[in-house]
Amino acid sequence: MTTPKSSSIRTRFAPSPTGALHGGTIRTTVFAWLIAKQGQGKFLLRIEDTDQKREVAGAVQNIMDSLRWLGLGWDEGPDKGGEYAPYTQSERLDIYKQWAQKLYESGKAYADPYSTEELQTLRETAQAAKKPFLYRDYRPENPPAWDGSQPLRIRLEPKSYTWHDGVMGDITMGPEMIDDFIIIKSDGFPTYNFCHIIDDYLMKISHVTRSQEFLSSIPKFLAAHEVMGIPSPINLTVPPVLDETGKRKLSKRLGAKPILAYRELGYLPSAMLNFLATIGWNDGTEQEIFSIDELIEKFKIERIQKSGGIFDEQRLLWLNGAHIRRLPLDELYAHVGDFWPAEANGANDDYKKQVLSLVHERLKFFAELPDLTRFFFAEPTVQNIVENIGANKQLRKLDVAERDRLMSATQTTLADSDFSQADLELKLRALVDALEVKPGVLFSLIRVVITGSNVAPGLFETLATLGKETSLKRLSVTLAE
RNA sequence: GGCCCCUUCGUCUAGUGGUCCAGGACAUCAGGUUCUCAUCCUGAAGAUCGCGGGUUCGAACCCCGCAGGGGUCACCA
Repeated sequence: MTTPKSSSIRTRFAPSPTGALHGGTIRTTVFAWLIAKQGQGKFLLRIEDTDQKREVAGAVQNIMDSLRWLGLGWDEGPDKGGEYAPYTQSERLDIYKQWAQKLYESGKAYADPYSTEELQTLRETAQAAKKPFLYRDYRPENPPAWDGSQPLRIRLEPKSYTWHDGVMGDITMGPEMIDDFIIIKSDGFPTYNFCHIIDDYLMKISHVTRSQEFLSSIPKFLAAHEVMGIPSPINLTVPPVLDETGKRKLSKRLGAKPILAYRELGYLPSAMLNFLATIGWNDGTEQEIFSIDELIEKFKIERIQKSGGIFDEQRLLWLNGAHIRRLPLDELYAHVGDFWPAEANGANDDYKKQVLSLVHERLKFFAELPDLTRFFFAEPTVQNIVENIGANKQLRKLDVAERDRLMSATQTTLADSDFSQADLELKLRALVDALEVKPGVLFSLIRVVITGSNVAPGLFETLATLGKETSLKRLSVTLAE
């Protein structure tokens, strides 16, 4: 037994440009990408744009942007070419035509004389009788010459097929699954069913990952390979990704977010990848958090689940927080990019980094950053302070005199501080004792006054970061009642 | 309706005949650390392993049947 050369592994993502990519589609792609990376093979991007009616402007761009964001780079594709270029099907029409012509001339394909309406009637009749519709039951005995205005169908032998699916295992389907499908439409364009077979063959694809809705089409593909005299790649049927209800496949129509929406919210690609890869796959250990390299190293086709899994935003959120916490500060800072509040414009990098370090472990996604850090860049409003005092159980009980006493004592004390974290802590803890208040009261009061919020990073870090001048200025605020 | 796939805590899952009256993680709840939040730690609750038969000394794991869910039966992919 010879081990296949690792370089013979070639997988592909072959989307049709009909809209924005969402999690369901990408998960199948993640698996394909991992298989290629792990086997040191190649990952291809091929655009399947043979249905001009459904094409959506900008979809190709969205597809590429989505893949790039996630780091799912491709070795060959429409934008970068490759040995088997072109990688856009609409630019390969001649190839499909040649194959179709050859099949037609050898009698393996024939022109379909029925009108759309006639077919529709036949289909409805079958459906009314609760029977599957099979075109071959109505196959014309003497099909007309193919002049290009009729659809061209491939003639398939109805028989039973048994094959091994890398995920689903051994599958057998009967002759009722085999039917003469259209390979060239009456508009002259080839169908997916036809050209993906040709392209996968010509582009030497070794493993085809497909989502579950294609499973019952595989016998037809197998039969077509036979008729065309070419070998079939390894089929991997990946289980569906379900929406929150757990009843339906994730789909754009039913509200699935485009994957790039998560970039807009400030999710990390590594967390998204971790999340997607672990819907329907795990490595058999109790590990939950995987880096990209770990995914590549540990992924195993045999451990892909057969059952569908829900796209659980809750888990994604947790995973994202976990990935953020694992990131060194400098890397996190680079990822955060423009998610800072507008008030941070003009602030220097060192200051922003310091602020970031204070919210590092409480950040779940970057879109939270403005609310978490705004007060580091802008003075809180008096209204904010007053409202938050009112919302704080301990502080709203304080009468104005007591509040003033605590505030002025704080100002006096901090005027003497060098504003190092250690000194701030030392002085403020001493002040708590001197004033005979609970730390929770004094610290909460200071927090609200300098941040305008009841929720903020640790008080000493916050004060040290804001610095002496800013802090003292904020502490001198007059709170109108 | 035919065919195919699926079915373990709410969710993602571990589990391939005994170590499982089922383990982990998310979410939930409680407690601890603590100046708030978050992190972190501890704990609780949560699954008669879809149901019914069978095989076996013994079944979540094997066999049969059933039910439920999903997919498919396009000149869409």
